[in-house]
Amino acid sequence: MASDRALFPEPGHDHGSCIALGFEHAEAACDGRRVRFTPNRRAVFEVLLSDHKPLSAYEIAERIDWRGRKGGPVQVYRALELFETLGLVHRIESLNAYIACSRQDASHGAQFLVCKHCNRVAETCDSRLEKDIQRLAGQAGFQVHAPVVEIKGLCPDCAANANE
Amino acid sequence: MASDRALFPEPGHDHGSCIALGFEHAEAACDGRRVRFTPNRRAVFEVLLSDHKPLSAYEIAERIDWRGRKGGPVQVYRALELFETLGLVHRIESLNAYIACSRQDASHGAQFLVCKHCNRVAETCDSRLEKDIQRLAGQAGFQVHAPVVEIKGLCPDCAANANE
DNA sequence: GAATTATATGTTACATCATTACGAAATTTG
DNA sequence: CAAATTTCGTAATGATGTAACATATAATTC
Repeated sequence: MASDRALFPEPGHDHGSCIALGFEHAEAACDGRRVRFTPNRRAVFEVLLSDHKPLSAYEIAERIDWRGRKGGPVQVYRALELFETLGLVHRIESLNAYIACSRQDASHGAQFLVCKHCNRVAETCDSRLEKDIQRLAGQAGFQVHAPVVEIKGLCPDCAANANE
Repeated sequence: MASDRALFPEPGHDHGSCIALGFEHAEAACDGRRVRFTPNRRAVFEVLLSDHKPLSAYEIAERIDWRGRKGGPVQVYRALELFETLGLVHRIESLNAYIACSRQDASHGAQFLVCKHCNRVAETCDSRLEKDIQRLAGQAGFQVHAPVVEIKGLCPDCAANANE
């Protein structure tokens, strides 16, 4: 069974291109929807892109240079809410935290592998699992709107270290 | 495909026996583990059993008769933490709320169908879905500790009403 | 049964996460 | 430009969750 460790980005990966692609994608998603990619929103998205770890709204607020303005959670939550509707940001329910979407395609389901040790999160899009959820719900006569799948455990690196 | 609507308890079901069985199970689970089913804990569990809807810790605290004592979230969180380790209560991450486990068997995985309209929650234990999660994680070299699966949507009753 | 240990509680204060309200500013539309 | 829409700034508050510490109760050991 081949191991797809690339889901968790390597320490030495080209993060500059992650950021560049992220912005490109975000600007494109905002265009044509009466939605502006304003400085506030850019600031929030930039902080999220700076790392592959989920951040709380307050952490994001702290890392932003507000340039004299007060600037706080309200602004951040407003931007996050927009980004979630655009599919650019995901909320990790079990962490009360937010992470930039790592996929370029349009609206999609997602599952998250959440490392309890290093706190990194990998995003997947597994159609078999999604079908299984539909089957399970269907058996109960339940109409699925939004599945939340957050798998907590140890990422490959931390699992290896734990065994030492 | 047969619809197993019993996952969401009927309005007219014998809730008295839900409560009786719940207490019996909880007391049994506490025995033999240096754990006492104290009045505080009983009060918390009683409130949870009184309904099939998830409740926040503060809602639970409000519904308890503290008999003169101050009594607040601290006591409730302490009881909830214990019950979670015993598998008697589940936390619904996407609601910041807690619900009594609806199964009698020992420690187990669980998935939740969360109705966005009536707020009821059904608990399932689907081995195919659990295997899917193991497969997905295995592909990434990820070691699963605790999968969080909370499927948000409409329960059979609310879905039917929505179509009217 | 007295002393010791482990378990459970009461209380206060605080930390973290999220939203409401409302007026002002900037941008787009006609 | 005027009107409508979108975005922002600011303050206040609500909701959720923990830390710390002294006290009390129950179980165990001697």
